[in-house]
Amino acid sequence: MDREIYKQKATIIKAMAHPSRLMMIDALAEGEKCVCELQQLVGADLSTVSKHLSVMKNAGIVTDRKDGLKVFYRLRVPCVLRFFECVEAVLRANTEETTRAMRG
Amino acid sequence: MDREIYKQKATIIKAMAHPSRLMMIDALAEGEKCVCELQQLVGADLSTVSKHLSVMKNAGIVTDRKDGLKVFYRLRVPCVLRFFECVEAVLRANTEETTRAMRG
DNA sequence: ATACTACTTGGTTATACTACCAAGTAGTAA
DNA sequence: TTACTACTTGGTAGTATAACCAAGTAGTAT
Repeated sequence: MDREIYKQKATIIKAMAHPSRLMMIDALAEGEKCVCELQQLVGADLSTVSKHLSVMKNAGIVTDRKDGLKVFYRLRVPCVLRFFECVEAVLRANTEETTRAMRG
Repeated sequence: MDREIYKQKATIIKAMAHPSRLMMIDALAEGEKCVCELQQLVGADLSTVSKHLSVMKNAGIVTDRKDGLKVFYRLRVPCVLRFFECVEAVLRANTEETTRAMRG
């Protein structure tokens, strides 16, 4: 029961745990973007980008909307961004520690 | 450059993206715990738990401290917990959507 | 119908992750 | 020293991810 919820949470977090996907989430913070724009951004094959997006969609992080030929993706739950503040805090702590270690 | 930072962030997020690791982080929110307590909690082999902890340690999420025979782990950056509020928001949104879909 | 654009899906291969067992290290205690 | 506890590390096998190419779908336009 409890275990199942942790599994679901892990799925959501795992769906963000990739450099290209983080890049896309950051970009989507500005507003919806089509797959073609996101592809430009991350610079991978269109099929790769599409698969990344479908992982995030299945996890519930993004939703999509078709408009003519294009498919626009947007963040489904805006707080996803606050998420990153903390990751940055960890990153800062890591950097500080490395700096301290280098000073001796 | 930018790409490198996204990679580092992904490493941190990936270090959390596992049910057992989320469980342990939740437990560590109460305060430091030894590996043996965390093993009890997740119910996996001790070596498995130890490896999970070392992944989180390398990512900068937890730190450890040895006291006698025991090794105590604790959260390094407390905001990691606020992280979860958002994951729960996504989870709630997912559940609501499923409920809506089932109603028709 | 034909062709073009914007995506998605299938297939394959390479790489990474995870779990366990077994073996090793470190601290405690007789 | 021997033995015990609490971990960590090495090895291995099974599973999951991720990248690309190729092929398919859907909407637009002629």
